[in-house]
Amino acid sequence: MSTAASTTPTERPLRADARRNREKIVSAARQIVGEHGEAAQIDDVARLAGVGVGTVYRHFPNKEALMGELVRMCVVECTAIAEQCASIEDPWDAFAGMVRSSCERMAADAAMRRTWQAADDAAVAYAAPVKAELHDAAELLIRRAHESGELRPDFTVDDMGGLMCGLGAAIDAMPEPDERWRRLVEFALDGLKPH
Amino acid sequence: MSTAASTTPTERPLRADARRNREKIVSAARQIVGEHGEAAQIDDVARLAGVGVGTVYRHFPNKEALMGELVRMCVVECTAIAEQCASIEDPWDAFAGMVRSSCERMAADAAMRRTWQAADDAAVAYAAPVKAELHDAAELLIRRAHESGELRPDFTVDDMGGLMCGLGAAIDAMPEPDERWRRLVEFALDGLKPH
DNA sequence: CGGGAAGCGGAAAGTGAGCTACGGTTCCGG
DNA sequence: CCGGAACCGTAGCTCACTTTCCGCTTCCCG
Repeated sequence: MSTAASTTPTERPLRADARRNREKIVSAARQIVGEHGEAAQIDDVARLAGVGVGTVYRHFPNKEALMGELVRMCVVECTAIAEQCASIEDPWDAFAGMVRSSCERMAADAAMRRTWQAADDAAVAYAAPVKAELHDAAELLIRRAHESGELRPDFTVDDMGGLMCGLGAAIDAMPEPDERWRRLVEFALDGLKPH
Repeated sequence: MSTAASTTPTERPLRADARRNREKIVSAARQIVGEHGEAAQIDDVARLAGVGVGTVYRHFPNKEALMGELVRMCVVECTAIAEQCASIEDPWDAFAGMVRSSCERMAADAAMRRTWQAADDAAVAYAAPVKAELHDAAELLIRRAHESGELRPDFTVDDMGGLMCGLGAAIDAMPEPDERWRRLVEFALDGLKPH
């Protein structure tokens, strides 16, 4: 039994080339989803990644799982932004910085805003654990801004999801080359200051 | 030739039962799209309308055309809201009333906010003529609010699309039974007042 | 360096939704 | 009241996309 238990069934090292392919697949998926949104096809992802379709399905049991991984990556990036902004001294600048940087990221990377729309419930559930971290990181910034009196008290962490979804949709709805969306973000931030 | 020209090829009266069926189809489509968004199926629409699939395709050449009709109806409703708010005396109340009423409509009717996402470019193009009317109606309210100095001057008609898209997405992202979305709308309106 | 397993590729099966063909039915003009 | 045409419902075709299957290749370890 002890010898049989030496292999860890929950986690295995993953071969070198397999690891490389996995990264290529995820990277390609990001680009394809950014271009085609929900209509993204596994076939296109495989072609862009330079691998066969079977390889995609070796790494992800189905399309849903691949989407879930993309969602997870987006959440991780957002968390990184939030934690990075935590080092800003002024509480309001820290909060506003998180919102601005996140929007900047969404505007620059179509996958960032389209992934949420393309993901179904199962994919979102897959990212639940990392989502908790994002929640905590955002809550910290919001509490600091509340305490300094620069953020209206009736705005809570639970409103962040709606806010960012709304800003993402607004950015998506505006002609890309123009950067008129920046103004809308500032309008929203002004609305979040104490009335 | 004169006898052949007596029939108007561009427009025909439409039989009584056909008219009734067409209305049932559109009504059913609204509900199905509201429930399933982009994943709405013609089959379900036909079943809910109590007609066969063939009947749906008699009235609309393809799914795209049906979606286009839904988009058109949404735009017409929005225009009606805007024109209705034009009778409000106070310029700011008129503008804010348009935004609030539109959001109210989106919150109450899932089809109202999901239709935009489900519609592709062709469907949107189909609704272009009525969209111009909405543009004009919104522009009137915005100009009045600008002139009275109650709406920030750097907010223009071209920002309305992004604003409403954003608010729609935000409403969609929030748990339905709760009416927390109303607060977000007020935040946005506060942000649109002169800084 | 060689045995063996993990990984890869692409053809093909499976699946489901959009769309069409056609025989029966319902409605309007005379 | 009736002839003809517009209309309706069903059944199944088509086609695109996901998923699987299996022989071949590449990598790791002793």
